[in-house]
Amino acid sequence: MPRTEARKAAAVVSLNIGQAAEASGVSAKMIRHYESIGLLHGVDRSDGNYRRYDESQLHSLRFIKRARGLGFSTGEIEELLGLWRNPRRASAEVKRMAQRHVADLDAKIDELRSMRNALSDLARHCHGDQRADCPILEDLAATVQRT
Amino acid sequence: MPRTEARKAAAVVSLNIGQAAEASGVSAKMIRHYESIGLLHGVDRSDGNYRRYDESQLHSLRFIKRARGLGFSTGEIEELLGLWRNPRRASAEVKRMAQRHVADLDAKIDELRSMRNALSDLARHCHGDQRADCPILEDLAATVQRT
DNA sequence: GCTTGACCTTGCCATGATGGGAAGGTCTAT
DNA sequence: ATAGACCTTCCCATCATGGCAAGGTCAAGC
Repeated sequence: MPRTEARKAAAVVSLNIGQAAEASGVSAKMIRHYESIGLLHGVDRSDGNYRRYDESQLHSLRFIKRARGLGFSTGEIEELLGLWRNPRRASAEVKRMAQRHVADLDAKIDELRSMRNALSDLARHCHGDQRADCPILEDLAATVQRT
Repeated sequence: MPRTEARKAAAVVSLNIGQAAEASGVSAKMIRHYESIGLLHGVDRSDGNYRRYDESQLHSLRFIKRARGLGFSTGEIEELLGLWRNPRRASAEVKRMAQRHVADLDAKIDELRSMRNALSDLARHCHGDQRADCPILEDLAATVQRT
C-alpha cells in the first residue's frame, strides 16, 4: 500500500465480497442475503460479474452487523438505516425504536428467567443419584392442570 | 357422561385430534408434527382414518407441552420421555440434562442482557427530540473496530 | 336418503437468520 | 496453459410453528 492514505478523500476502495466480508465481519453468505432482502442497495459488478464494495457499503455492513449484535431484526435495521441516511430525521424516532426493542428484550429475558428458575428449582430437589425417583420428571408428567 | 368415573381403571378415553388438542393444550398441527418426528408413538386410527388418542398419549402430550414451556427442544424432550418411560432410569441423568439446560438458559439470558444494557445506555443518552443528532445511530455507524 | 357444517386427512409453503454444498465461471500467479 | 483461490447462482436444511388448499368423514336435521 503506497502513501495514498494521506489523501483520504481520493481513496476509493473497491473490494470483492470475500474482502468485504473480512473487512466487515459479515460472512459473504450474509452479505448476499442482505442484498437480496434489500438492506444493501446498488452493489456494483465487475466485468466478470463479481460484486464490488466501496467504503459506504462497508460502512453499511458494519452498521448492520452492529445492529444485529444489539438484537435488532433485519426489518428494524432497514428502518434504522433509513433514519441513518436521512439527515432530516428526528432522534425521537430512533429513540422510540430503541426503547421498544429494549422492552422486547426485557420480555424475552423475563420469559427465559422464569423458565430457568422453575427448572433450577426442580433440579435442586432432585437427588441426582442412581434412584429412579425424580421430581423433575414428576413435574413434567404431572396430571395437575397448569395454565 | 354417565357415572363411569367411579370405575377409573375401566375408563378408556378415545379422542379425536381436536379433542386431544383441547385437552392437552397442544395444537392439532403440533400433535401431528410431534408424531411425525417420533415424539408420539403408536397413534391409533379409526375406521375413517382419524387419529385416536388415549389417556397415556394425552399424558405424553401434556409432558411435551410442559417440557416445551421450560424451553427444552424436541430432541431433549425425546430423551426426557425415554427416561420417563424407563423405570430403571437414574435420576442423575435427568438432573444432568436439567442442569445443562439451565446453563444454556443462563447463557442466553446473559447475551440478551448485555444487548439490553448496551442499547438502553445508548437510548439514555439520546435526546429524543426533533434534532437529528443521535448517539444511537452514531454508535451503530461507528467506524471504530469492535470485536 | 340427502344436505350441511364441523371436523379430519395429507401435502405444500412460509417464517428468520444462518450455514452447507454443488455446478460452473473468473482471476491470478506460475 | 494450468492450478488454486475466489466468485456466481440455486437449492436444501435448520427449528417450532402456522396457514392454506383439496378432499374425505361424520353427525344432525330435513
